[in-house]
Formats: sequence, C-alpha cells, structure tokens
Amino acid sequence: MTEQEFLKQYHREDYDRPSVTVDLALFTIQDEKLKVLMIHRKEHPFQGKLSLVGTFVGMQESLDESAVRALNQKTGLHDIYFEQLYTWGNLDRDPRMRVISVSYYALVPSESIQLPEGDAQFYSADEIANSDEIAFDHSQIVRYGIERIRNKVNYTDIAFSLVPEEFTLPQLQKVYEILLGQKLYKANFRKKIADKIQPTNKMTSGEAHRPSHIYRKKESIC
Amino acid sequence: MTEQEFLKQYHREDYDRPSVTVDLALFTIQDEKLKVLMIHRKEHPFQGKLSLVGTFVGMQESLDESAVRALNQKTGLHDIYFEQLYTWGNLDRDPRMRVISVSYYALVPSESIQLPEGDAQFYSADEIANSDEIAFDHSQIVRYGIERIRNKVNYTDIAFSLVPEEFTLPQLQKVYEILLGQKLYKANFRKKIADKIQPTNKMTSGEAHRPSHIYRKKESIC
DNA sequence: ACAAAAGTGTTCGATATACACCCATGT
DNA sequence: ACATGGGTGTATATCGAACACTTTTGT
Repeated sequence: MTEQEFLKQYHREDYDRPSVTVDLALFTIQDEKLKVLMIHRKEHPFQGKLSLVGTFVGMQESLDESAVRALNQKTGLHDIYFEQLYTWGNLDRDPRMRVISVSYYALVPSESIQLPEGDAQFYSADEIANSDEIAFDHSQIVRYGIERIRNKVNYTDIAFSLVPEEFTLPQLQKVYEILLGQKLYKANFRKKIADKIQPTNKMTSGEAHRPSHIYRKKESIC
Repeated sequence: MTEQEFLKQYHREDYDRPSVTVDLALFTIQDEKLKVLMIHRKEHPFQGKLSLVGTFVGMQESLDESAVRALNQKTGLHDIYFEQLYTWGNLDRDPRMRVISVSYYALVPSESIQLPEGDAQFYSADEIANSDEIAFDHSQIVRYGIERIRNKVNYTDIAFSLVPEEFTLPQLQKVYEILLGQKLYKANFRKKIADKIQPTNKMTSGEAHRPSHIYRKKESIC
C-alpha cells in the first residue's frame, strides 16, 4: 500500500478525541504588583468565577495562533511577548467533558494596555495563585506562570517586556524587585544590566528630585 | 439555568476536534554518547522512517499516564524520571489529519534497560537531532529535549537519573561531561556535587588502577 | 617499577554582595 | 536650605577555573 492509498482509507472519525483549548495568563505590573488578566465567567461551568483568557483551538490555526487570537479578542493587543507554559490534561479539570489545555503566558507593560470595557480585568497574581475560588485549574496555571517568570528573570531579558520601550533604570529595577520579591542594590543592578541597555539623550523631569536618564533596550548584534 | 441543566444540554459532538498524541523521547547514555530511543515505523505515514515512541491519548487517562503507558509498552520500564517538554500543534505536522502532540522526555541509566526484541532501538541523539529523515517533527522534539537536559544539568539533579543507584564519581562525572559537551576538572566537579552524594563502604575492583569509591544519591532531608 | 586512573589541597581570578558617598531637582 | 530619589566608586566575600601533587591498584 502506498502512503497515498493509506491516507485515503484512513477515517479520522474512527477515533474518539478530547477537546483542546488554549488558556493564556497575561501578566503586567500595576501599583507595584504583578497582576494577571482574569475574566468573570458569565456561563457555566464555573459561572461567576474568575478564569483565564482562553479559547478552543480552531482546526485551521496553530496553538500559537490560537493564543494570539484569544489575546487579541479580549485586549486588542498584538506583538507582545508570549511563550507556551505547560499542557494540562487531568481527566476532571473540566466538568463538561475531556478538555486538554495548552497554557501560555504573556507579558505586557501596563502603559501599553487599555482594556476595552468588559469582563476582563487585572487581579493580583499572588492572590489568584493562592485562591481556591478560581475556575478550572487556572489558579495552578497562574502559579506555574509566576514560577516560570521568576526563574527566567535572572537569565533572560523578559523583564524588559514589562516596561515601555523607553524607560528609566529605577523603573526597570522596580520590575526586577517585584518579580524577584526582594530589594536590590542600585549600583549592583546597574552593573548587571549595563550591557543590555542603550542610553537615549532624554531625561525625565517634573519630579521633586534629580531627573533620571531614559534608556532603551540594546538590540542584540546579529 | 443551573450548572446541572447546562451540562445536560451541552453536546460536545457539536465541536470538531484535533487528535492528541503523546510522544516520548527516552534518553540514555551508551558508548559515552547520549542516545535516544527511536522506532522504525512499519506503517504510513512516514513508513520506514524513525519516530519517537508515542500513542494517542486515551479518553480515560491523563497525559502523564499516556506517556507512562507508551513507555511501558515499548520498553517494559516504569518508575523512571520523565517530564513534559512542549506541545506541538502545527497544522501540517501529521499528513493524516490535525494532530497535536504533547512531548515528553525521560531519562534512564542504560544498565537498567533491556529492550525487548522489536523495532525500538537507541540512536545517537545528536544524529537524530540533525537528521532531516525523521518522521513528523520528531527531530525537532529531540533537539528540544537535548536542549532542556543541557540546561537542567547545572541546576537540578537529573544527571543522577542516567546512572545506576550505586555509582562512582568518575562515572557520574562522565555523564556531566557528555551532557555538557566538555571536559570537567575532577577536583572542581567533586566539590560541586559533594553535598548531593552519600558514600557507601563499597569500592570497585579488578581494574589496573586505583579503585574508586561507590556512592549513592543523598536523599534530600524532608 | 611503572602505567593508569583515583583522589585531594591550594592558588588565582572573576563575579556578586555590601556599603558609602556625591549629585540634581522641586519646594 | 533641605528632602527626595538618581547616580557612582570602592572594598569585601564568595564561587568557580586552573593547576600541582599524592595515592592505590594490576601487570
């Protein structure tokens, strides 16, 4: 039998299948806290509870495309940092039926987000992570996302994704401190990131203290 | 509408769904090389090509359980280290139909594996990773697995999973060297892992040089 | 005796930690 | 003038890289 012949006689309907969704944890920093976007569910199951942004995976889109679509529908955002987290497949995670969820997380500076009026809102990530009132296993997903971010801060540049294109060093340091959960030494922090930033010739003004320089992320040399 | 009523009128057949598989890359060390278990496919698609161990996810098993089952069927192994890697969902990764693959990797000491006669065999992981003759996107999965292992060697204890329960330090060092792809200094290596190991009172013998002490992994204190 | 590999102590340099101090702005 | 936070130099501790040397077996 040739491969062509084989494909012709293969009926995919013969196999029972679980459903597949993508769930996305959009993180940002507001009020000096890590926040995550959650939706008040208006429908069953878990009506009235908070859940992540999510969608069923369409038959004509990749997983990444599903994630982008779900994010764009709820926030209008595009071109932001996002990454796959983990895939959850417990039998009882959705009371309707067998649903496997591919989870993602995304990072966005709060300055560049303007939520359309609706049911999506930012909540303290730590509170969501520790609540037992969250729909599905989404509390666990947020926990997992926070953990991943904490780990990656130290050996990647993800912190820059939580800050506008132009930023000051105290601003960037604050992001690191919030993610790591501890105060950092100014001088040491600056040495550590010195080779990742590019000065502009702008400065802040209007505050009752010394102005700070404004930087951009240095493009990696290719 | 109550949640119960809602669930009753919900027909999951209304939604078209992709298939879900689990694919597993079983790594071990043989002949001073990192190897991965591959199967010669006897059926379409990709008949005659090498593929990872895999299976469709059953409706009554979690993803982890599917991975364990697939592994056990092909090797008879159980209770070994394994971890989810990444989930692949490109539209064209399987010519039959839309298939989403949750990939795993597993580690086993070659001493504890005895392949049943059959089509499963170990191949050089690097060669699989660089071949363009591998079924599906399994070459990419192996690449991804190697990368993950490389990263985790330095901040976890996964290297111990590639060595028998009782081992010598030169043996363990070799594993680190193979995974990292570079020679290490004996003295420095020993200082680094000193607090992770437990001496037994056994020693090797029979070789034309000084015998080495035999150790076990120290149980983390709980 | 010698080859071969196991095992150990010590130096050197890089990096992270900690602290002390100076600077520029608005009120 | 001074409070506030931005910005920088220097000393100390910690960790890893590198090397030199000793030890124990089989032949």
